[in-house]
Amino acid sequence: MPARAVSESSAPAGAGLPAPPWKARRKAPAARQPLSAEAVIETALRLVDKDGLDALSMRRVAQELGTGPASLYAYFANKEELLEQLLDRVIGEIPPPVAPAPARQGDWAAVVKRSCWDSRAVFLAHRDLVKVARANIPTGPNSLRYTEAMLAVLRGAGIPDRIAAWGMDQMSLVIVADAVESAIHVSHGRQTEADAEPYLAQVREYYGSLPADRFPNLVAMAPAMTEGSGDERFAFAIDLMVDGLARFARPGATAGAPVVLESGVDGVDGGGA
Amino acid sequence: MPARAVSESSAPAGAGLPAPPWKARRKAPAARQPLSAEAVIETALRLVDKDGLDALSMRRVAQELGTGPASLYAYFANKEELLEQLLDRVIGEIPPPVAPAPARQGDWAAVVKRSCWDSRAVFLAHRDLVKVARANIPTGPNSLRYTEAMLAVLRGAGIPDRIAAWGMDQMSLVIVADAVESAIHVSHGRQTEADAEPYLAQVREYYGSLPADRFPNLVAMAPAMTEGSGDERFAFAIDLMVDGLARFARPGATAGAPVVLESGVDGVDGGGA
DNA sequence: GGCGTTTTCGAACACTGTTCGTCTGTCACG
DNA sequence: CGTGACAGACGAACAGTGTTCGAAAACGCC
Repeated sequence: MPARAVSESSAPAGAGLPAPPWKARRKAPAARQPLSAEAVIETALRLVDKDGLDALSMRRVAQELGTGPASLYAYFANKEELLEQLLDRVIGEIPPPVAPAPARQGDWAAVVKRSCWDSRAVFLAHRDLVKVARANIPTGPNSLRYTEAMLAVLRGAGIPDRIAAWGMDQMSLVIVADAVESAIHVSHGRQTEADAEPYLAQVREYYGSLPADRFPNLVAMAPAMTEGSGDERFAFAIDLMVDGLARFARPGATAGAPVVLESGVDGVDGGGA
Repeated sequence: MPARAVSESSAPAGAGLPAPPWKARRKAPAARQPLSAEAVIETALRLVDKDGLDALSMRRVAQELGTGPASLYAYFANKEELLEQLLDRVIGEIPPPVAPAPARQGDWAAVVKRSCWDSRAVFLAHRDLVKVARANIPTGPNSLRYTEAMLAVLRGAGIPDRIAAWGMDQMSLVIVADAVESAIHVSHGRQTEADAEPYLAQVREYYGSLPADRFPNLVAMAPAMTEGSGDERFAFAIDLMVDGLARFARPGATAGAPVVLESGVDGVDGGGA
């Protein structure tokens, strides 16, 4: 039975060592480093960043490592597990937020927002990989570390546990969705915002050309629909989210700050502003 | 060159006709209806709902229709286009929101929330399909119809165009993400909330068993992290979103209701409560 | 040196989306 | 009524995929 390295996300022990050359292998003389989960992950990540997620196949990774696809299954049960660990490896690049000192606890929202921007930066650096970030409850070591840090900030701000948990979910959802959208643009050949402009202009023109009697709002809003840079839209989403969460913070809540939500499928009447 | 039916989403002309039996085909005597984009979509949707999105292959659809995979490419350029039209077909099941009468314009938030719940219900009925709903700008006829209706409500409430556009994006993002999460649960064999409980208990136990010195908040919040039914979490997310948007509505805004956002990568200081 | 265990991986399986070129049923035209 | 043209249907094949099996190699140990 293979090893199935658990990989406590610490530095790999003997990762960069060259293969001992005095006893050359018979069949595969190239003989990279003897293969390890870390080496596979690093190679796979390089491929994803270079050629995109769709171009990542077990064969391709194996070939890059100078071996066959079957070898990878000693370290990963299947492709999905490889992708999961790949994602966690990337999450490890995000600097966890540090809770503000008790004296300046009012700054927590700024800390949270900054961390969202930090996450965004890392995800955009590995755009395509983020497509695998489904709504799974994260359990990788790096995800845990980040979640712990973020929860510390939210709880420190006096946000009830349940709200903090759900709020974290929502924030990561927004961050991931933003990165995925960007990845889609890139995979359509629109690398920068300038590259995307012709496409957006096309969409704008299409909206504007719709029959005005059936689509009066879309026609009127054609410019607004495609307006705003990625940064602006992200800022809007994050502010909406975090400012909303702020209503639940204990010390300086604006109004009644309801902790238990009342609105359900039916009772949506009393919810609004 | 094939037809590439544009399919203005109206009822198909001669869809359900049986093949004329007096001149039986030589090779394929079964001879279903002569094939049409609608028939393909309907068949594909049935397969997705029955066996999941991953089980949907062009071969499988073709086989179900009694033909070969090549035949489908007369109606759809590729699988992606089929999936897009499939998604639009499902979006067509969502009842578009109706803007409240001018006299009761304060009810707009309730209308929006109810429409979110309606969308959720439809997406949950076709759980797996929703996985294809990437952050694309929707251009299918049914998507357009729904978007138009929702924009009408938001604009009627006095929400600025730009905010309305971005807000719609965020809402559909939340709705889709919720459905995708549910789909993932189902694809792991956890159909109902009762089925998911053992899994959640496992996650809860795992969080609780982490080293308390390095993960104090996760350990303490182990129950909170897995708490709440799907309905509750969805209600939280939607309320957070819509109530946040309500701050931008012109007539009865709570506070200063800033229309232009100020917070960016750096200037996040003044944002919070 | 020889043996048993662990790790590696070539070859194959059962699929996938997509294309090519042939076949065929239908229909307008002479 | 015969015939040619043509649009649509589709069998077969291509190049790829994730994954498995079992044989081969490498290693540690007596």
